Amino acid sequence: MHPFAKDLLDWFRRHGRTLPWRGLDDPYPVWISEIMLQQTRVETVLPYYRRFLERFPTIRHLADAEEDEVLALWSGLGYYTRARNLHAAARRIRDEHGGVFPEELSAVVNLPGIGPSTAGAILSCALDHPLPILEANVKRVLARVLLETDFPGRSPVERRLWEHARERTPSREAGDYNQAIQDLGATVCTLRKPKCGVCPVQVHCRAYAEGMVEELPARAPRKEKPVREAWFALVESDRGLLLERRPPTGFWGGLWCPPLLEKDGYTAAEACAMLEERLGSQLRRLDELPVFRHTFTHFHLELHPLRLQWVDGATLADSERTWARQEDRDRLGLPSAVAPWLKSTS
DNA sequence: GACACGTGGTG
DNA sequence: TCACCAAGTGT
Repeated sequence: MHPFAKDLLDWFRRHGRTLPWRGLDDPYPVWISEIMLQQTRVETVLPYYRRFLERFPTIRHLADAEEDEVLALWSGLGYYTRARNLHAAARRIRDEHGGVFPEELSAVVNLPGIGPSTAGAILSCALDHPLPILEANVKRVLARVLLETDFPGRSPVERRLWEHARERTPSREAGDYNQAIQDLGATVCTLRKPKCGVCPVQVHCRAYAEGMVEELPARAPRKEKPVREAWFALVESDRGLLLERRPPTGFWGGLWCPPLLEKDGYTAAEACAMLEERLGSQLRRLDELPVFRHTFTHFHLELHPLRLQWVDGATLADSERTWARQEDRDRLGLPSAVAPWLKSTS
C-alpha cells in the first residue's frame, strides 16, 4: 500500500466523520448520496437524503415513482437535472438490470448522471472495488501534495491527477480511502486556513515543504462576465402591474416577471412600440427608473426599468400574461431578485 | 473544450 | 457588494 494511503487510513479510523451513507454495502443509498453530494455540501444534503430514502427505500420504489414527485423531493437542492437523471437511471436499472444496481464500471458510468468519479465512489464505497475518484477535495489535496502548480481545470493536469489518484488508491479498503481523502479535504486540507499542524500526510506534502499550501490549487484564469442589458417594462393599469410568464428555458424560466426586451440597439421609444405590438394595446411612456443589476453565474443582467401606462381598456387574452397587485405578486413565483425590488419601487 | 446547471457559505 | 467556491456531469 502507498505510504500516503496508509497514513490517511490510520487517521480516518480515528478522525473520520460519521455519515449516514457510510459503511453500507448496498449501492443504492450510496448512489443517492453521491448524486446529492455533487457540487453540494454535506450539511445541505443530510435532510434531503433522509427524506428521499424514506420515500424511495429501493431502486424499484424510485423507478416506479412519477418524475414530479422525485423533483418535489429534490426541490431546493439545485441542479435539477441530477434528479431527472437519477430517476431515468433507476428505470434503466429496473428494465435492463433486473432492478439490481450493476457492478461493472462500464455499465455504471453509462447510467445517466454518473460519471467516472461518482462511479468510482459508489463501487468503492459499497462494494470495495479498488477504483479512484477525482472530485474537488481530491483535486485540492493532490494538487498540494504533488505541488501541482497548473490549475486543475486544464485537461493535461486532470489526466495527471487521475493517474496519481489511481496510484494511491489501495487494492483493499479503497472505499475507506476515498472517504478518507474527502474528509481530509473537507476538515483539514481546506481551501482557506488549512490545518497543516494536524495533517496526517504532512510529511508527504510538497506544498507544505515549499510553503505553498495556500497558493494551491492554482486558480482558474479570470473570466469576464458579459453584461446583458434589457428594458424592464413596468406596465401599469388600474388592475395592477403586467406580468408575463418567462419561457421555460433560460434564466428565471417559468417564473412571472414584468416583460423584458433585449436592449441591444433599441431606444426606449422603440422598445415601447415593440411592446405595444406584442400586447395589442397603446402604452404611454411615463419615466425611466435607475438601472438595477442582478448577477447570475455566467453573466450580469442590467435592467433598465421603463414605466409605462396602459392606455386603452382592452382585456388581456393570454394565459401567459396577467395583472398583479402587490398581494397577487406575493402568491405568484417572481424571481427572488425582482420581488423585493418591485416592492421597494411601488 | 467551453459552457450550463442552483443554492448557500465565505472573506 | 461581490467574486469565488462546493462530493461533477451532460451537451
